[in-house]
Amino acid sequence: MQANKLDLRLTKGAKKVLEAMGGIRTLATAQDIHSLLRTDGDEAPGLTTVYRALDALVSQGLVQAVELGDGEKRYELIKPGEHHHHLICSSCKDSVHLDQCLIKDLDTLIKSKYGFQVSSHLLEIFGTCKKCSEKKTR
Amino acid sequence: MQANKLDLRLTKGAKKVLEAMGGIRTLATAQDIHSLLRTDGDEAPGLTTVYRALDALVSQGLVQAVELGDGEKRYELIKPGEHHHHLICSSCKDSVHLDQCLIKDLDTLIKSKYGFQVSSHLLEIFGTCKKCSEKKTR
DNA sequence: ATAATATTGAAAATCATTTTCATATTCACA
DNA sequence: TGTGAATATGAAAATGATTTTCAATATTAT
Ligand SMILES: [Mn+2]
Ligand SMILES: [Mn+2]
Ligand SMILES: [Zn+2]
Ligand SMILES: [Zn+2]
Repeated sequence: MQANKLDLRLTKGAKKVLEAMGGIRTLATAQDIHSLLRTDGDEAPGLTTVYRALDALVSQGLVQAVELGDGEKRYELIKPGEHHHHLICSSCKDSVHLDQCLIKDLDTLIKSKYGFQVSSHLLEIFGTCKKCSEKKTR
Repeated sequence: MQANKLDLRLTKGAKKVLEAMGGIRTLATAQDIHSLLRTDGDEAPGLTTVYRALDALVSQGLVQAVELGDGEKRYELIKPGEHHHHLICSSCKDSVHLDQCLIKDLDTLIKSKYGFQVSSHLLEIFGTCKKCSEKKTR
């Protein structure tokens, strides 16, 4: 049991959000998380606070925001400072969390070829997952 | 001068949108395109029609929608049926159009490793372009 | 022509996210 | 430990891109 050094700069609301996110492994919207908190217990933070908490958590590298191209951001807990991408099934909406970034090590190439200094990227892959493929075939 | 076989299924408004897009090489929002059309001449289609035209053009593979993660889609003309990705400068908002898809040929690997059938993907890279890097150094 | 079908666009609706602003909480430190 | 400054909270309103409605037009088929 070691003290969690990362809690230091976390607001009361952010801690609750973080805790709620610890309980799920799916990509959740701000509203999903808010509902979850409201359902769980009392003392649940308001939606505005959830949005603010998510911003803070993303800034601190504890959470990543995932863009799927519909107008709604998803969030998920990550290993601090890391990031990863997904295979997202258009049919069941479930997603496979990839273990490593598919375009890691590309930054150097891009820098030398275009003089462009990469700072971040957006990468998500859509299609049909194994289960859903089997269903259709059946 | 050969007849353009692709015009067949294009609405009057869609043709105007297509023409307007032919004149720009930047990523444009629906509203950008609408403004452009309004400025250019009369007979400009309304914003609703521009949205509908863009949908149609994307379906037909003449235009691609680009997601940057701010809540506003960009559109650009593409070589029919193809697609590409960008290096987007967070400073000047300008973008480098990459000549080839960085994750082409990955579909097969993903299919065999996860049983996931890829149908599309989202990939954009953010950072600082050459010009803007030089400005800051100067 | 005439009726059926598709296109258009102004206005209203949607809906995730942000902003406001007043209240409550936490903090610094005298 | 009190007290004022700084920060956090949340309800309500605002924002803004996109979508929906629906009535008027234009196009197409018979
Ligand atoms: Mn994930
Ligand atoms: Mn491009
Ligand atoms: Zn990555
Ligand atoms: Zn690609």
